Amino acid sequence: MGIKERKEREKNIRREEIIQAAKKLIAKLGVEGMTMNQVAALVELNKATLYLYFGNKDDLIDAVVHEGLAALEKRYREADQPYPSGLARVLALMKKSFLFYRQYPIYFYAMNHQERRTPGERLNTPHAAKADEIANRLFGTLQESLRQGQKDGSIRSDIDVKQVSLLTYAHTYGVMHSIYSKKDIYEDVLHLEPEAIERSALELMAYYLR
Amino acid sequence: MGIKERKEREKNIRREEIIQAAKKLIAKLGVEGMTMNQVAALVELNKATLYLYFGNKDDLIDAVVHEGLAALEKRYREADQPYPSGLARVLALMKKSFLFYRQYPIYFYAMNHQERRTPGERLNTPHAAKADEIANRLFGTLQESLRQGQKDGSIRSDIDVKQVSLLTYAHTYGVMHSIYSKKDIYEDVLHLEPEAIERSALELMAYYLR
Amino acid sequence: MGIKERKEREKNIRREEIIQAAKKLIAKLGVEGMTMNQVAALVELNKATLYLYFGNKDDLIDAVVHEGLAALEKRYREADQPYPSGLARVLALMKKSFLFYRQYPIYFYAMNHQERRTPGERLNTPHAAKADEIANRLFGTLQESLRQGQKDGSIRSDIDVKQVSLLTYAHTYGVMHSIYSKKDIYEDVLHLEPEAIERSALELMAYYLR
Amino acid sequence: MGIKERKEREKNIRREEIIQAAKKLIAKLGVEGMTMNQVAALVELNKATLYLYFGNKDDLIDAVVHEGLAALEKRYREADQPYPSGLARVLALMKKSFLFYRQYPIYFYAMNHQERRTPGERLNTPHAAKADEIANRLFGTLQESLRQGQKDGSIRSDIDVKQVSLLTYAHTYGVMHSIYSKKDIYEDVLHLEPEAIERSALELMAYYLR
DNA sequence: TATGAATGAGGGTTCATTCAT
DNA sequence: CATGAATGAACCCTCATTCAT
Repeated sequence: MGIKERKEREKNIRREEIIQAAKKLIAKLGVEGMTMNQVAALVELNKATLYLYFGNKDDLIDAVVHEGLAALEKRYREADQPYPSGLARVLALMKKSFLFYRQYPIYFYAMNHQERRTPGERLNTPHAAKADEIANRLFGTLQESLRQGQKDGSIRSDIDVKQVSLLTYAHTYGVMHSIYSKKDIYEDVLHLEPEAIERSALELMAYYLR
Repeated sequence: MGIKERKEREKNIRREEIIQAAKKLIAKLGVEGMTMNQVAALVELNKATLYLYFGNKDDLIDAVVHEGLAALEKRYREADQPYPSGLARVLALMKKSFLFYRQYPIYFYAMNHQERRTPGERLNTPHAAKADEIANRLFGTLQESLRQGQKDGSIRSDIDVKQVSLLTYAHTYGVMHSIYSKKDIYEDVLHLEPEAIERSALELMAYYLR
Repeated sequence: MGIKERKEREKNIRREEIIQAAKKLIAKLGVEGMTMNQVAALVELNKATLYLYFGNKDDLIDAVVHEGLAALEKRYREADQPYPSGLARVLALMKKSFLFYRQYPIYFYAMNHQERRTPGERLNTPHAAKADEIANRLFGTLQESLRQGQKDGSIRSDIDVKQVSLLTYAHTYGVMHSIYSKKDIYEDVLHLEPEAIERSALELMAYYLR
Repeated sequence: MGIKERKEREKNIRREEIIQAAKKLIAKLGVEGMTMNQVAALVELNKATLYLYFGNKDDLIDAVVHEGLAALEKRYREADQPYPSGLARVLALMKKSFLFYRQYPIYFYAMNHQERRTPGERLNTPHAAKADEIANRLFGTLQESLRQGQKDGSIRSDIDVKQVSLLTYAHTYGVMHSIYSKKDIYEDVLHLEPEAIERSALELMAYYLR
């Protein structure tokens, strides 16, 4: 019986190798700059073989996004219990996002790309749904934290959770985008480190939510 | 003697037509999805003719961005004097941006793309510099408004203008990105209109700055 | 197990077919006149397929040159031992060149083109180095023959081998160029056959070297 | 009446300017590398204007060749009388060719290109015929010199003037080609200056003709 | 005479994708 | 499961040339 499992395991390893290669290339060349040719060369597999693991290029990208979101979710879950307040939890989620995407900017690029696709394009690819699922779960966590904060008094109760969750996400996203697309300007011209911006962003949100 | 001027005017019209076509295509297919072939077909000009007006594809895109920023700046300038306070002016700038990009989302896509290019890539295209100039001017206006607010007491004085200007921009950008990339989700699933999000975003900022 | 070898053989055949097509087109249109489009059409392959066999147009041309030089070298080697003297060997080399390039003028065109490229341009293409190698070997054979002639007394010893080898090459080249570029004039106007010119060219060289 | 002549004169000046520009570009980029666009830019004329002076690109190139040959002929004629012998005159012609093309390599490139065209291509262009005329005249001078040498005893009488004139030309051409296409190798690798090769080439010819 | 504007045709190259094996 | 070979479609861009003015 173990033979089947080993095969399965090996297949997953290959899958993972391909995703890793794609990640490397996206990091270097951007999502549209990455080509299936390069991925194949990097994993030392034939181009056609990639299509045994991923239906097409978009599917592979979705897989990368999926993996990224899964990793981010894992970070969210790590030590998620002992927050002193709902507000602290919201801020922690933001901070974890900053840290994560600062550490693995590829995921940001990939997600970014994926989000730009029209809904019609995304439905067909197998991985997109899973990725969406995680994204929704993360969003749920954020909303839950907001509600928790309102309950424990750390977040003011006159705001609409749904709307503010979107705002929080948008704010976080915007800051990350700025940091990645204008990193050089920030550091060389304005003499501001990413961390400083992130800190301000957290402050801003705290100020508003309190 | 108006013959020369008429020619000039006609040339500008053609130029504008090409930019309009590019905008339409960017709106439909994204910046990287747009091709010179399609642009040529849409304006009913030969492909080679496009290159009489724009050095290359990137130059055309930069022209789109430039036009967009110029239009945005015009909006900024319109009735820019009579703001009751610095804070009101900052919020007005944000609001104008929202309105503008909601009305012409293409500009947002185009700008988005342009920002992702490495500085080295951008210097060579004729329009990029001009676009940057406007962008810097807009940023300057924002910072000036913040300082003005600190002077007139409408904005708290314990914040760093430079950092907060970046935050304001990032926040605004993030909200716009959310609105454009998730418009359908917002409206169909969450039953939230873009305007509502925008209003919240302004509120958030006001809350923080005050 | 011959399956792999057969594949290999077939691939080489395709490669050769492409080179043949390129040769035909170079013969008709010159090196710069040949296009990848035409080559593809002639071998009835997709244009993209050509790029599986040759990195780019120059690489294909280099392959043609390489093949030509390899064939010429083979001719040189055939029955290269039993020359009665160094002089006879030098003349034989010239004669073989004449015969070869008369039979396959394409190679002459191709080589001609290749020589005009700047050294920098040539280093990058995979086949250029190999072609150079052969060319150097051929030149070496010529110089060796000259030295041999000086030893055995068939060639006068007061000439500089290096310089004369260049002269011999230049002379041979010039005659071939004349023959190819002015073939019609030679035959129709002057009533001279290529062979007659070649014979005179050999005579001239013999006269000088002796 | 002078008005017409002035126009004529001005027209010739323009013509000449265009040819000069073409020469510069051919020198830098080769014949096929030169474009009408570049020529127009260099003479600061509209592209279309070029076609008022030259029927097409090949015609312009022919004009360059024509001018080159005319200049070469002028050199031939300068001090053409006082040669001590027919042989000396032949060698002088060769030497003048070397000097001329070494000084103005463009003409060599241009001529080279022109010679490669098929006869059919050349007949249609207005300047080709004139260039051919000069070329024939130069060839006639060479043959005349050879005959003169046979008469005055400086050149042996057992050679065929027609054939040897071709050989002389071919030899000269070959040496020049070598010098231009392999200049770097000659100087850097073999430590041979062009002049040395030229001298040897003259020697060779003298040896043979005597 | 001179020009600005336009164009058809084609250049080389690359891509994601799909077969037969 | 994996591959080598192939392909259609498209990419951006450039050229010599020709009009109407």
